[in-house]
Amino acid sequence: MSFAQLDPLLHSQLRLAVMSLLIGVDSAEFVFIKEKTGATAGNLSVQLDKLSNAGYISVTKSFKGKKPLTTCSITKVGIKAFEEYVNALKQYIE
Amino acid sequence: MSFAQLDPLLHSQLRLAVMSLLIGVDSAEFVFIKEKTGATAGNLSVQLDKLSNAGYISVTKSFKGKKPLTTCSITKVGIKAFEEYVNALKQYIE
DNA sequence: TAAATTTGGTTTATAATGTAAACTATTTTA
DNA sequence: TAAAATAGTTTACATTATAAACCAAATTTA
Repeated sequence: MSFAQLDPLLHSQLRLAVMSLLIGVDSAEFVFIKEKTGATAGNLSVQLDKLSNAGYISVTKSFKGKKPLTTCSITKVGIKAFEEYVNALKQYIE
Repeated sequence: MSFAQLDPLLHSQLRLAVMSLLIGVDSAEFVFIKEKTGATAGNLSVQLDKLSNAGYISVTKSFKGKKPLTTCSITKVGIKAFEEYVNALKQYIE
């Protein structure tokens, strides 16, 4: 095959946006990611789960005062996957 | 929204590979595209239809000797869509 | 020359994916 | 205290992707 496989987990607009966001910061809260990506809470929740299950991000649930607080950060595995995805993608768009 | 929309028609591995191929040539035959992309004939047939219905490519059916011959080429609309997609994508990966 | 295989596809059924709507639980505000 | 807001999760549905089954003609093989 002349075209490299594009990691299907990253080849999704919302999940890619999340990874793109997280790669630039130490960590980010659910609400912040939601606002930056424009996603609905439900959709974001599902996609964060998928990234988390793949080990691409880590998700920590705690409380800010008495409200739930979900904090996400990219993992080493996630950084590697993102970089590989970008390299593969360049083959398609350059 | 801070992330631009990614044209869903182009944000698909196979359709993107097809467009990537076609943008570099005058035209290409079904079998050639199939081999270059590694797609199955059925999947390719469906995806070419979608690109064609969107006006991103033109598909010509003729005969090579007595065998059917499907030839594809990218349209101006397709080139523009591809370029816009690439620009939007860069926001995610740079 | 009849049967099997290949070529070049299309159609269709199913699996996978994405997404919004509905829901839960708590908290704040009027 | 009733209504609305916050912070999410669950679930049902719509869309998409894909492979398998199919078709018609041509070619090869026995």
